[in-house]
Amino acid sequence: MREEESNWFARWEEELPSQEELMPLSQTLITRDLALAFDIRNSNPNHHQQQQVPPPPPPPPAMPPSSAEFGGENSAELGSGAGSDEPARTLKRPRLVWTPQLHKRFVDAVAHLGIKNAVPKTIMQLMSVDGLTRENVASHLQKYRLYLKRMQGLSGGAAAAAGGGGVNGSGGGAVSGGGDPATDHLFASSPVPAHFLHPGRSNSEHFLPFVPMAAIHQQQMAVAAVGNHPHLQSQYQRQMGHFGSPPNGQFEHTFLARQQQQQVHRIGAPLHNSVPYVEDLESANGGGGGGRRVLTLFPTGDD
DNA sequence: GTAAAAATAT
DNA sequence: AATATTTTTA
Repeated sequence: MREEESNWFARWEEELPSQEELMPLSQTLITRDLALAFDIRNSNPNHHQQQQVPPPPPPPPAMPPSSAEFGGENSAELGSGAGSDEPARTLKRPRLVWTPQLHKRFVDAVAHLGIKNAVPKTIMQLMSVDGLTRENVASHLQKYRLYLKRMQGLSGGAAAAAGGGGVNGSGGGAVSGGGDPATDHLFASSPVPAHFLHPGRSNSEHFLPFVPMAAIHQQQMAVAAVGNHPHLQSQYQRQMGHFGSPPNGQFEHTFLARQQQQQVHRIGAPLHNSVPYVEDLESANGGGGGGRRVLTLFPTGDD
């Protein structure tokens, strides 16, 4: 008997799970669905700056080598398990806000792709904005098309907003209230390439044979919603706990840090108190310099 | 309270 | 992928 005990004791140590075998429980234990369903949120009564907010939930980059499974899975059978066992990855990402810069990039991408190839997926790739999803682009594209459509309709009279520049905050002639579609501030903030409005005009194909996907190298733009809007902030604080800047200065967007096809770019942006988005775009036309045309976003040299 | 924007569903 | 619908935000 004693031998057995000795054996057991010896094995006890051996059977301890190694580091790699330990399940990464550092993530939230409550799935998004559950959290939403039960209305669980991060109680944040004091919305000062950043309290003792613990470390941000580290995104699961990849499961450790050994996928050692413990006796029981997670509560696999919860009735309507929905078959989702990827909580952290499925975290709801914050509402994307299309800033003029972001939109500009969008327009440029579409312009370079041509209407034909301008599909969400391609656009997204070309934009190569980290954190941007295809859905985001699709939705935006939808609205943008609507916008273009309406512009065409009004092109007979006074819809000069597109090419010219009614980019001024309020100059143009956009009269809100009158039902003027040109009031789409966002869209109006970025000049619309001519051929957008007149499909098939003049010439058939557009000149842009190439620009496949080789052009998509890597940009420096990262999407980040949550500007200085108080509402948003509070809202997102509930959703993701916090958005604060870490002490080290290393910012980690758990939701943005998704590894896209391209490498992930850590935006070392301070993201202090009210930096809406961190990016390093070009001049980002301040609002109608009059008529910019070329786009400078691609790695043509020094973007 | 409404309109606009984004997300989501079809 | 496109569009219709719903939800969320300003």
